[in-house]
Amino acid sequence: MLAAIIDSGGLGEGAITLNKSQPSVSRSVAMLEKRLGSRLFEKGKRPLRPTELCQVLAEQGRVIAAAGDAAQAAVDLYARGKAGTARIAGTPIFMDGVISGMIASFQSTFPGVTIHQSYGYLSELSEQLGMGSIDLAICPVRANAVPPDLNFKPILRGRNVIACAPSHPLARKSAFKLEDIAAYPWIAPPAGSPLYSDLKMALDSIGIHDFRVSFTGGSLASIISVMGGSDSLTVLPYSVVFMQRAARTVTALPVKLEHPERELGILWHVDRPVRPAVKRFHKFLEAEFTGLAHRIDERGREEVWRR
Amino acid sequence: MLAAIIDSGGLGEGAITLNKSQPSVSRSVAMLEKRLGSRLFEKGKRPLRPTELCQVLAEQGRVIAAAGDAAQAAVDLYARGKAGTARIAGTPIFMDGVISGMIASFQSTFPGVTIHQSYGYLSELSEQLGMGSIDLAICPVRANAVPPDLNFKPILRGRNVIACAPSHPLARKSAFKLEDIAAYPWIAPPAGSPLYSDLKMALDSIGIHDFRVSFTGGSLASIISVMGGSDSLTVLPYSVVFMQRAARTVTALPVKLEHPERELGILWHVDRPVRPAVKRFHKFLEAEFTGLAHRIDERGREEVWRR
DNA sequence: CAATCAATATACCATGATGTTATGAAGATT
DNA sequence: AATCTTCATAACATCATGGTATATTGATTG
Repeated sequence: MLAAIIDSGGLGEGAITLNKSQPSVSRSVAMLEKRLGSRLFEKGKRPLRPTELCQVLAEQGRVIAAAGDAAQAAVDLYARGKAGTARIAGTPIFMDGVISGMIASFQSTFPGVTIHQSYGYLSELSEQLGMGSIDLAICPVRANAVPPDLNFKPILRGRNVIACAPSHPLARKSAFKLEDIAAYPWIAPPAGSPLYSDLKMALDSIGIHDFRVSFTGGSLASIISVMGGSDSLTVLPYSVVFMQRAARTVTALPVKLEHPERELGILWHVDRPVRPAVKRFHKFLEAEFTGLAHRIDERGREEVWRR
Repeated sequence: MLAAIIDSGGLGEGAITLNKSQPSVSRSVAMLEKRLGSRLFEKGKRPLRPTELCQVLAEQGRVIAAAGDAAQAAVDLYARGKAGTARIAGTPIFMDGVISGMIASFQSTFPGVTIHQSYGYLSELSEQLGMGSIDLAICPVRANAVPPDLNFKPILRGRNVIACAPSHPLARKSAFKLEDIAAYPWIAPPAGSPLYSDLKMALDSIGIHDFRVSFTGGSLASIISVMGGSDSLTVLPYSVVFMQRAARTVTALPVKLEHPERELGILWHVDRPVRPAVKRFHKFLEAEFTGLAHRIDERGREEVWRR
């Protein structure tokens, strides 16, 4: 109040800038003067001149007002999801191959939001969502296997492909027989991962029951690196291969695999309040994925799925 | 409150450090949560864990609390007279020769107090006290000439002496006749100053009616400087000469002059509130002057006043 | 210098934030 | 499961703060 009065040059003017009535401000000042035992404005001066003490207090008042404004601004940013934190976790290959790119693009539009990323499979993710240590999980889930305390929003059909380096002999042939595939070594995902069972199922579906695993346990970056330096094959979600297309590090063989019954989706806890930043990120992810699904469908028809 | 709760690790503990009851703090938090539309503490956690938003707001709260503490500290300092401003004015020779030294010693004990010094004679001082543009005036005043709206506190008898440089011929003689004095040129204070009439009266009292003025209009520093380089004489308050004793730039001739009817004193306005810093400075001045008066009396008996 | 104007102070009432004590509810712990 | 600690709620009191209406008082002007 003191700062407002001083800056606007009068008690009445000050009251206006404070959105208060003139008597209210007058009385507040009078009460403070009584409490301090010193005048805050010179006695008997009509354009109300501030005392020395008043100036000092006004200075602190300005600091307080600025902090109040900053707090208000922080609340606004937070409420509109433009500041805050979103903690997201998911299966490693997906996080590295798909989500991380989306996070980058999200952060270019919402630089105030901090993203905490971590990795895990369904059981850990479910537990962490329950404990509240993460906000969202991205994970392939069978529709009937969604834990009861979690919401599930599918975002992508779970289609896997056989992946290899663009330099792989099979990738350069326009046509090949399924038996040719059996000759090459395989990169297997970590044993616990859903992709590992996918791999077995997929190979079963094309009649390959016996295969040699040359490398296992690596993250996406390792897998791509190993593939690039060898003739190894692996099974990856098509979306992951698709996202790598610009880097030309991975390609998909035109082999139709049997698909798992799972869908990739976003999981979150049923009755845990959703922070605005999380909501914002969630919506962003969904939008990105519908866009991605379209582009995959368009391109997929041309390039893959032929046998 | 948020900062207190976070820092002391719990709502109850926070309430204690805030000197409030636990329910009061609890409800305040709840009201703020409702107003913000977001939680400030995690739901269902008993050692009450702060939300992200809460941390941000607590940060601003700490700023506000610090500013509040600073304001309180400023008020305390001000009320105890250890911070603030005192505006003092007085006759030039006195301000330069006596008061300025006291100001220096005052400021070494009260470095937070700002002293504004200015110069003037009784009429201006009286007016400025009336307008409130100065707080204290130091000036020789005749007891019956104190303006009615001013208080007057005498601090020193107005004794004048004939002053000269220590190297002056008369200062080196153990005895001399009054006629010898007439031979030397005089430094006269500014024509408007009380000292000027003192000069005439003093010389009249020892039978010198005709004297040559060699220099006039200067401040104390000029007068001392001119005296040092010449055989000029002047009339100065003995207190001024006394304060210069350490510098050995001025000495007093052992001539008994007739003294003006005025007393040096402190003037202040009757019904203007006295700021604590002014009060403090005022008391300090009075104490200094009683000390000075004693020392002058002791020494004066030995050195001067012999005829 | 009186009349007038603008600025501030006061009177009076309403409201709501904030304080208290007593007590209930719910995580945390053993 | 029992108990303890911690927090939330209930019920009430108080006072700062807000408003409108009006009085008071420096400032201004003819």
